[in-house]
Amino acid sequence: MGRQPCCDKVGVKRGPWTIEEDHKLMNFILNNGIHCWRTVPKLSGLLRCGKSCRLRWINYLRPDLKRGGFTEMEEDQIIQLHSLLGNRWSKIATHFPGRTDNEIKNHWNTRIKKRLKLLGLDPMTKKPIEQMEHFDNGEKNKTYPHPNTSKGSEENIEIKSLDNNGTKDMPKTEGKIEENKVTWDVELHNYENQCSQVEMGSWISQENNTSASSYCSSSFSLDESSYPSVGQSPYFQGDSLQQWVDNMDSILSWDNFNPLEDDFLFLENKQ
DNA sequence: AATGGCACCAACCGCCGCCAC
DNA sequence: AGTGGCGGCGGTTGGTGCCAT
Repeated sequence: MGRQPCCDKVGVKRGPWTIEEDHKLMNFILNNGIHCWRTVPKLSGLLRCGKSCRLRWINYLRPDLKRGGFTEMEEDQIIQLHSLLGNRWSKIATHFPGRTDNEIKNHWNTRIKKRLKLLGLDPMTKKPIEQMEHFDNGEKNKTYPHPNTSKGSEENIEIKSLDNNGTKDMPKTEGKIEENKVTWDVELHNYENQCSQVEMGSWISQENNTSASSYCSSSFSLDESSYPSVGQSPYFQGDSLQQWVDNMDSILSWDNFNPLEDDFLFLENKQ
């Protein structure tokens, strides 16, 4: 028996979201929270499927999203995490509070891939492209230095299990993932150890400096002064990134929604 | 000014895993 | 144990804006 579609596609609106739809969705979640995505469009009066609402919320409307381009430091982190986790974008995104998996995936596909190619590295394996030729000739179990190891010895992370089929990034099934889990966990642990040596407070403040100017960069702009900055936001008042991550659930307390709502009202009046 | 190519990104599609029944 | 529904994920596509010609 085939799967039922996630929604009745007849009468379901598709394509870009309008500000009015955004407003409806935000108001609904603001007042009701998120219980069941399937019921959200019906109850909020949207002609969208639940999945579409979920995606719009996660990728665009969530109040904790960090807008703006990726810094070079973030790109480097993405590259390292990708070498450990492969195309598991949601896992990678958990290391970047305020960034979505979709955003990271898009950035990888449009920018980082090119950047690595320009550096003569294979985007999937992070190995020098010439080395890949040897690799394809049967040296599949050989270990290679991490692509960034030229910067310093402390970044020497062996990438053994990632490329067990040479060119594909990651095994697809959970079973295969389990086979490699131990090695990945070890390597992820190594990476996280390295990350923990970075002063996260300064990292956050650097992020704030580099991205604040383009806090909202998508189809419409919000006045950044009315949007809680990293420094002002209660989400960031803790001492550590981890504390911030732990507080993510408090986002649904909506303490910071009023300014955003004001922006929507402003935009509506402007139209 | 027109247009073709390219880059970027929001959104969709289809599959998978989990969970309730 | 089997089945169906739902949420989540990753791959892909289509629209839009920018830039060079």
